[in-house]
Amino acid sequence: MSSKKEEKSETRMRILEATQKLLECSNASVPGMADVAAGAGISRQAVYLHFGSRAELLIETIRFIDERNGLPQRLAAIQSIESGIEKLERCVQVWGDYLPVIQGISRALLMLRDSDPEVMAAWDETVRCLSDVCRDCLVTLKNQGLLSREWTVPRATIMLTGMLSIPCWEELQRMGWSNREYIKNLKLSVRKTFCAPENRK
Amino acid sequence: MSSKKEEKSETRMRILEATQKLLECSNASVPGMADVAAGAGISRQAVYLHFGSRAELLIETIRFIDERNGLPQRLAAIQSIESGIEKLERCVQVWGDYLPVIQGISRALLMLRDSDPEVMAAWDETVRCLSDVCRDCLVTLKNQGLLSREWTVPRATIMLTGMLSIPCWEELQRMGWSNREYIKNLKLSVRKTFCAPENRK
DNA sequence: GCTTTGCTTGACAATGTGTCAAGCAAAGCC
DNA sequence: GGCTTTGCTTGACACATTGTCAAGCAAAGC
Repeated sequence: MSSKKEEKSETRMRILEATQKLLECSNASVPGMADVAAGAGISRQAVYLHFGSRAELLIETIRFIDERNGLPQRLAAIQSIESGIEKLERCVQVWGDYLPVIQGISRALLMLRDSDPEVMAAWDETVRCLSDVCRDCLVTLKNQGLLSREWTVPRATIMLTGMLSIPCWEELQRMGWSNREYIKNLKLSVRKTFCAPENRK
Repeated sequence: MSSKKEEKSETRMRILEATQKLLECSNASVPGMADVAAGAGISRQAVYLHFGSRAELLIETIRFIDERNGLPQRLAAIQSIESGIEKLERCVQVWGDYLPVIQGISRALLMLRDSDPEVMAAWDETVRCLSDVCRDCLVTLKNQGLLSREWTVPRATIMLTGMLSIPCWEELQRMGWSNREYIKNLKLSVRKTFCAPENRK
């Protein structure tokens, strides 16, 4: 559904790489089309020859990043973990390691999602990916009788997805936490929130 | 520091009320100055006679809302609660009830904070207000020996402030939770995360 | 009757997105 | 070699939005 012809045009790649770089550098707002063009060393109009709009460019950029550095591959490693608690913690670890990679593009998409349904849809894909792995972990936990009895799997999935959401992470970063601290403290919070008491060390 | 002369000009009030109403209604982006003027039934330039810029208008709008429906007053009621656990849960309740009031203006300020330091500062005031009450609850909990030993008060304060942050709430809302569900599930998560096991029922 | 105050009207600069048309230059094809 | 196609450039334009400026107007106060 996501691939039409998987164009590999040299220029197209340069645009996507320039966009990614700009999103990493500029700590503030979304880079403009002129900046992207300058970064790729081409004219502003050339960008429009490859991407119809800024929204489309950003959507293709997150696909581009995910292709090179995808979450699914990273998550594959945790599928085989048997212990529910271990799995949950590895999930937080993998997600935490992934966050810096998508920080820039995420902020851009989050800024634009309210004014563009296609951006919203592209973003929801990423959220659903996180949500799915959260559910998987919680199901494993439940099957082992380790999910605290106050939670059902659906409710816990939403709660966990929210706790791990990028906007929440950004707030914690703003308050001074490094990514290392984030991962450590979220592992703790998640374990205490969802694991049954007798199984917490 | 925040009050210069506390102008009560009729027109000024109409502008602030129109802004508030627009922020409530329009579920999407930040309303433009022309919309605000139309909403207040005056010319666009009249808005600039009262507020130098859109950023200033929005900053004054959150002050306006807080004056009428302030968080500090709401929080006053929980200061006297003795039980740390009870206090923590009431804190979540009060904050949860307050969230819908500031949803619109919050989204606007969050959108603009990265491009305007004054908006950032105004927003941080609200965050600090939340952070202070979180710390207060956690200190009470700690003094009663009910804070789980894995947490220090400063770390727990950041974690709790993040869990209760508006961006996090918005994510949970997007995933389908009503405010009622939000409050219920956050009470549970917060209690399990921060309270020592032997004191959880 | 004069002045002050508060708002209106209409114009303008600056910025940024997206569109359009003409041109150009290199690669491929006959 | 001459022709066409492809991909990019150049420069222009429409449009929306913020913020500024200057002139005018109308009612309230003195």
